[in-house]
This record gives sequence, structure tokens and C-alpha cells, in this order.
Amino acid sequence: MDYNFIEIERKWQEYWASHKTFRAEPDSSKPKYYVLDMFPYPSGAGLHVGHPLGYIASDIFSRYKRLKGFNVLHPMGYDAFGLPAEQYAIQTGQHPEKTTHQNVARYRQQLDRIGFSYDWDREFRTCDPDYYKWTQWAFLKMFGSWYDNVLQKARPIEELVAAFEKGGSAAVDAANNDAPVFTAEQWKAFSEKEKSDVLMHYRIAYQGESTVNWCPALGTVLANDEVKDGYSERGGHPVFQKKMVQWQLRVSAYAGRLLEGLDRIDWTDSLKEMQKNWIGKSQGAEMVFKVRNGEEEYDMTIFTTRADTVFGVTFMVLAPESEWVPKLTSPDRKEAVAAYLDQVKKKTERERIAGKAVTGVFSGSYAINPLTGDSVPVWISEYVLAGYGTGAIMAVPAHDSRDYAFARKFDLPIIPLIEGADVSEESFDAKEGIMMNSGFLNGLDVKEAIPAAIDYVEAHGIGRRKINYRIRDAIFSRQRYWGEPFPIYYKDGIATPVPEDKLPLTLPEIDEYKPTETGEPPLARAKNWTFDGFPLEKSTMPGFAGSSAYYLRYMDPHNDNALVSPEADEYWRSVDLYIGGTEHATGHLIYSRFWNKFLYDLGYVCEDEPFRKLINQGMIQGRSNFVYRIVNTNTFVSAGLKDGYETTEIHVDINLVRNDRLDIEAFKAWRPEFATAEFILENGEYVCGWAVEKMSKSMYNVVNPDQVCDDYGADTLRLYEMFLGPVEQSKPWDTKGIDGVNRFLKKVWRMFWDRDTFLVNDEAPTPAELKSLHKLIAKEQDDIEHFSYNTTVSAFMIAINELQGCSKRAILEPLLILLSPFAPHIAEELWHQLGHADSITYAAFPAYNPAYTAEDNVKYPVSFNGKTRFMVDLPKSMGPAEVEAAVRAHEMTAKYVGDMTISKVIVVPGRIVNVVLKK
RNA sequence: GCGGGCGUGUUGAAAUUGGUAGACAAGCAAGACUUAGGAUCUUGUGCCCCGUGCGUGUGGGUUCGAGUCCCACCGCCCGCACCA
Repeated sequence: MDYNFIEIERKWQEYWASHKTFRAEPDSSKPKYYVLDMFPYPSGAGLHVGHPLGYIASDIFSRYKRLKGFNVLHPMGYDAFGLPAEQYAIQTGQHPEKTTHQNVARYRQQLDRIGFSYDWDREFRTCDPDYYKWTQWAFLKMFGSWYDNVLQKARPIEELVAAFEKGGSAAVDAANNDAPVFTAEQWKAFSEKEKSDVLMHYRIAYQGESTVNWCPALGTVLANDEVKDGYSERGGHPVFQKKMVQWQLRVSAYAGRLLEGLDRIDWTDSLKEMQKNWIGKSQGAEMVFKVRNGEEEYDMTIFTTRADTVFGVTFMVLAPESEWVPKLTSPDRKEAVAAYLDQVKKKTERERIAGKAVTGVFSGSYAINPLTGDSVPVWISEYVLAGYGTGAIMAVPAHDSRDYAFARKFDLPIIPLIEGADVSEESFDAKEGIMMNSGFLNGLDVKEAIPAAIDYVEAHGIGRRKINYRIRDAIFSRQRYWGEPFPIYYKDGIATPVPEDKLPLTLPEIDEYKPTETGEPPLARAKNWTFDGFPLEKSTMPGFAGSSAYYLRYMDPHNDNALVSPEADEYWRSVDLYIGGTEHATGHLIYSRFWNKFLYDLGYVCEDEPFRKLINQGMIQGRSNFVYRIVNTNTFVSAGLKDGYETTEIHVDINLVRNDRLDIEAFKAWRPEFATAEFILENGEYVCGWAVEKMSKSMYNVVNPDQVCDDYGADTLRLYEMFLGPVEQSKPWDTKGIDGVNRFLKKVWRMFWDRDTFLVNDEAPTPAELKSLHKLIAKEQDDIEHFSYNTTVSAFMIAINELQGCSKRAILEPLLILLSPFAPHIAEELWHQLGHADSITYAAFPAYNPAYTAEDNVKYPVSFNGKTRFMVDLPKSMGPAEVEAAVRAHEMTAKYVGDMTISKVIVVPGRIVNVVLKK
């Protein structure tokens, strides 16, 4: 019998599906393990060979954990709302649901061929009403909650109302956005509309005005993580800053917990670092400066991390969008300021970032330095951001490079505050040195001066300690069609939740998917988009809404009464292993953690961190091939000879190339213009050039997993993707080595079959065979736990080489179990040929017996091919003579010493003895 | 600019975490069996002045011992980027 992978793989995939082999149900008799892949957005292009990398790694882990006796939850589904399907719908008029449906079907087909052990009964799409009912439900919970800064948790809004009735706005310390101040009496006197407006400043899902990323080309706002370098991540359109009223999620309230939680989860340092930067904690102080515009005087608060430098403040700067700008613009500066604001507004986000040019305008007002009493001018400049701190800063040009550049440009004074700092060419930003020109701070080191300055400021009532976070609230509405509708309607202008029992609020049909002519979102086209006779919200939720709690839904996907039942949640708890790309570091992975913590606060889930361990799989890049056409001819020169000619590099379809050798006939047939091509060969072959590039159609370097499954089988694909290198590492796809992996599987097959003879026998294994087997067991266990799959595959190859010709059941049976996570189809087939009726999935991972691999106490014996050293583990109190005697007497070491004399014995602390031998 | 990571044969990569550098593959070369092979099986394969020499980006250091730890430099990748 031959190794017919096509037949074998089809057979077992059908078997697993029909027997529901991988179905997972809560079972208190077994420990649980939850392995999750970041579910894909089903794009029209289908899967390429890079997508399954992480899925294969997680599948191996799932299958391994099952063998280890765990009850494994390993689900899959689709992140199905999103822009590409909608853009396609706008162009073609096709309902996005239809394209999504087609793409999902194609993804499923491709996934199925690779033999994943998903529990497909738990599959869902985020665009299913049964699913997005719970996205809407969570939104309503956020709408109906506020964040208590004292208890550090979300609480129902009714409790806030009760507090207001007792003590007005001063009764609570709550996360809010510029909430007004009022007494209990005032609160009680408020109208319904006024109360609703006040509460809107406290809700965790709230409507508020803020500076947002507006993308005119897409006709929608975008969240910060959806903007890259001033362009939209999807489509690459320019993005502008604009003040708008939008739905937002109060993620900022959770900043501290999002940061602190990172210490308790097992993620890579780089990813934690990215999240830390994104959250951007900075400790400093708020300080109040009196500002004066003519006769008008105000208290203006600024934020600084360098309270120690307050004696060097020579001017103040406001962000152009700051609400202080109109208040502090003096009548004679109105025109200049207006012109400047106009100029700033016209710039795209990109231009603001890229153009590092220093710009600004004097407001005409002055501020009083609270420590020195000096009067300093107030300027307006785009280098100050409206969204961070208070949107206003004190400028210390001597010790801040941005302030320095500004002072130089506009010729403002620079006062050095640190002894020996030379500020003639650039600012001195380092937080070190001895203070001077700073009144009571003189003589202190900067590190002492910062707290001393804040203490002083607090004692004199002109400021207080403050921690600022860079993370902003997430803009939650999109002016788009293909997303979850908001379960909110406007009753007499008051945003009112659609009752929970009316969910899901399903997406209405519309005839065109574009925004309306008047610039309203597409849902404005829907007929009768009302609830209870009142208009419904017309924007929809963003892509990350549906992916923020999907891991919870997998625990209990068909529950109509809850996102997840308490029982299912208590059993599965959180994701033990999450595998996906780094690109979600500051998007999905922040939002999910926020969302989960919110549900945790309200008692809907029992764990406050959703993903215990996270592995980032690297990207698989394409490996493109090139041919070199001599300029103005139809002659192609082989890569090794091309330097002698002037050539053009042309991408050639990698399917026409094998091991960088061009199939000339296929190339001629590829495109008409190449039919008459001539070739300059080296050694009778045409050698192609190559380069690592992104895998894409236009570079003719896309490798499709179906193709690999056709040519080599899914087991080879799985093994090969793991063999390529560490899972976390990005690497180019290169089929060069795939034959080696395929050969390995054929060797495994030949341990069972010699043509039509089944070789397996019941002979007892030799110690050498047992040693090979147990070495492999130890290695596989250790490597899988550390996600080092490439070395496991190598260990298999070594074991198979060592076990060549061995067809003993006692060896082969455990070997198949070990192989089954990696190459499940061939393992399952041979397992059944050994007479087992049940799936290999239910077998137990072979027990490791160290007796077969023990090397005694000789840690690093030398094989004596020229080398003359080895190390033994002996007490360090021994002298050289004793060591020699011990080494000669010892069964293991004696054979290494042989007839040599020991020339040198080096005793190292820690019972290590290094023995040097001499002939 | 700030932060994180990396640098090992012709190539992908190993190295039990401070202890035989280059495992295992790929490629290449030679051979065997074959009408044939992109099948299968042997064997060889870091470098050179072949000493018993030199080798893990470069230079120094710690150590009996360094790819691994420390310092400086060079080069590459990723993330953030006017966050006061």
C-alpha cells in the first residue's frame, strides 16, 4: 500500500466531522484548556499559505493537550462585519451579506482541508443577528453604567443618580468628560433632558464631542488604531482632525487597570511594551496659572511632568483646538489667530505629522507664573495636542526640545535651570543635574527637585499630583452600513435605549450602501428606521465591536438568554492560549481587555483578563522569482550571468519555477509576448533571481494552501509550516525544504508497509529503540510546552532515522500518538491499521521513562574526535588525584578517559569539574 | 528621537539557557538500483596556509570555559512618534 495522502486525508476529515470528534462540552471531571485563534476577516482573496501558520500551531497545541487529558475548547468563526465587503457593495450594489457568505464558504472549505480540530458546532459570524444581539446588549450595559474612580469599577447608572440626589456632582469621584458641577437641589430641579445631558458625561458608552479622525473618502470617523501615519488603515485615504459628536467608549477610565493587568498575563515583552506605550502613563502635576486677556482674568490648568522647571517658564502654549483659544485671543490678535487656525484646519493629519515646521501665533494674552510672579506671553501652536493633558502647556525652552525650537523660531527667552547645561545650541532634556535659577529648588538634584516642587505647589494650593494617560476614549460610531446598529433611539431628543428584550435590533435593508447626498450615514436610506415612532441612531458600530467579546460567546454560542451562562463561564473561564498577529496589539487586544473588565465589574464574567497567554505568530512573506530580460530584446539571461548585460527585472509566476530553475516551456506558454523568448543559460539551465516580498497577486508569489494539499497533503503542509522556523518569527515561504518533510512522512509510512506487506510485529523493542522513543517523548513534551515546534519536527526526523527498519508495535504505537498533533491524518490512518477502533485523539500521551535516556552523571562527555575535554559533576573538594581516580573508576567516564592521562583538573565553584585529557 | 528585538555555513535553522558550535533539513557533489525520475538508498559537505590551526557582525572585558553574560561600535527588523 502506498501513502495516498489525498484519500487518507479526505477519509479522516469526514470521519472527524461525522463523529464530532472534537466537540467540547463542560466536564468537571477533566481540567479544561481553551485554545483560541484570532478569528479571520473573510476577505475575497481566500487564504494564502501564511494564514494557517498560527492556526496550525494552535491546533497542534490543542491536540497535544487532548492527549494530555485536558478537555479542550478550540473554536473558530468569522469576524464578518467590516469595510471591504461594504466597499465592494458600494461598487457592485451587491448586499455585503452575500459577499461575506461566499467568502466564509471559501474560507471554510480551505480550513477544512488542513485538518483542524475545531469544534465547528460553536461556529458563528459577528454579523449573525443571534450573535450581534450580545454586542448590542453589551453596549446597552455600557450605556447604563458609570465608572467609580474610588472603587475602580463600573457601576449601574441608577446608583449615580441616587448619589446625585443626595449630594449633587460633588458626591462622587467618577470618570467623566467635562461634566458640569451642580448641587443635589439643582439636580432635582433639572428637566429630563438636562438630567440626560448630565448623565451622558458619565456613561461608559457615551455621546460626546471630541477631536476625531475624519476620513472624507470613506465618509466615516476612525479610531486612533485605525489610522496609520495619517492615512486610513483600510484603503489608505487621508485623515483629518475634526471636532464631532460621536459615540465613544470610556476606555480611558480603565487605563490604570489595563496597565496593571499586564503584569498578570503571559504575553511577550514586546507586545506588553506596545500596550504600555499606547496607554502611556505619565506621572506629573497639574498646575494653575492665572491668565489675563485685557481685563478678563481666568485660572488655567496645565499638566507637566517637570514641575521642577517652573522657574524657567518663558511662555505658554495652547493647542489650536483648545477651548482657551477664543477666551484668550485679544481683540487686536483676532485676525492673526483666525488665520492661523484656518491654516491648521486645512492640514491633514499626515501633513501635521510630516511637516515638522514650527508654526504658531501669539494670542495677545499673558499668564502669571505662580512661583515667580512673572508675566509670560500665551501662544497658540499645533505642536500642543488638544487631546492630551489639558491642551495647554507651560513652555520651558531650556529643558524641552520642542519648546526650544519654538522659542528659537519666535525669539522667546531661554532660561537655563541646570548647572553646567549648555543651551546655546539645543535644549538639555535629561532629568539629571543640579538646579539653579530656581529659588527654593536651587542646589537640589533634578530627581529631588521634581517631588519638592510638587510638594510646594500642593502646599500652596496652586496645583496637585496627577497621573495622565495617553490612551483616549474609543470612538465607537461609524457612518457606515455593514456593522451592528446602535440599539438607541431619540425620544424628544433624549438618547434612549431600546429595551433588552427587543434585541437584536436587526440591520435594515437599504437600496444603496453609500452615505446620502446630504452626508447622512447609509442607514438614513432605510425606510421606517424608527423605534416606537421615534428615530433610531443612524450610525453603526465599528469593526472591533464584534470581536471584543467573541471568545466569551464561544463558551456558550447558542444561548438565547445570555452572552454566556454563568455555568459555562465558570467552567471555561478565560482563554488559556491565544494565537494571532501583532497587528492587533493596540486595537482588538486593548478593546477586548477593556470590554472584559467591564463585564467583570458587572459580574457577568469571572475573570478580569481574557487572554492568559498570548503568542504572536510571525507573518509568512512571499518569495518572488525574477527573470532578466535584456533591454530592448526578447532575450532572457540567467541570473548568474546578468551582470554582463543591461537587463530589466520581471516578476515570474513562482509556479513556473522549481528550486529557482525556470521551466522554459511553461514560461513561453505563460504569456503571448514570451512565446518567442530566447534564453541565455548557465550550465544548461535558466536560474531565476529571487526576493522576499509581501505575498500578493501582483508579484505572482502567492502560494495557496490548497495547492500544497494537492501536491503534498495537509500533513506535509502542517509539518512544513512548523519546520520553517519558530512560530513567532516572520519568514518567507520557500518550498525548497518541503520535499524533506514529505520524505519524512513517507519514511514513517514505510515503517508500516513494504509495498503490500504490513510489517508491524509484536517483537520486544531493544534498549536502543526504547532510548530513541523516550528521547523523543521528552523532547516533544518540552518543546510543545515552549512552542518550539520546529525543533520537535527535527526530533521526529532524528528518531525516524534512528529507528530505521524497526516495525515493532511497542515502538510504533507511541510514535503515532506523538506524531498525531502534527500530522493527524497519517497518524489516524496508521492507528486504525494497528487495529484501534477509536480515534487517536482519545489516546493518552505516552509516559516518559527517564531510565531509557539517562546519561548518568556525566554531563558532557567528549567523543574524542580531536577534543580533549569533558566535564563531570563531582564534589569540588576533591583534589586532582582524587578526581582522576574517581573518573577512572566510574563506569561512564572511564570509557572516555581510556588510556589517556589527565593533564589538568579545574575545579569550579558549584561542584563542576572540568577535566582536560592528554594522550 | 524613544522603546523592543536580532546578527551563527551556500540556504531555513539547532545549541539541553555559560559547557562537543552548525543538530535536523535544504542545496551541492560522488555513487548504487533503475528504460526513466522532481522516486528510493549510501557517502561526503564551516573555512584555510591542513596546523592539530581559525571560526557565531566588529573591537574590548568577565570566566577554567562565551554564540550565550558585560561595555563600545557597525548593520538589520519591528513598534511608537510633537503625549509636555
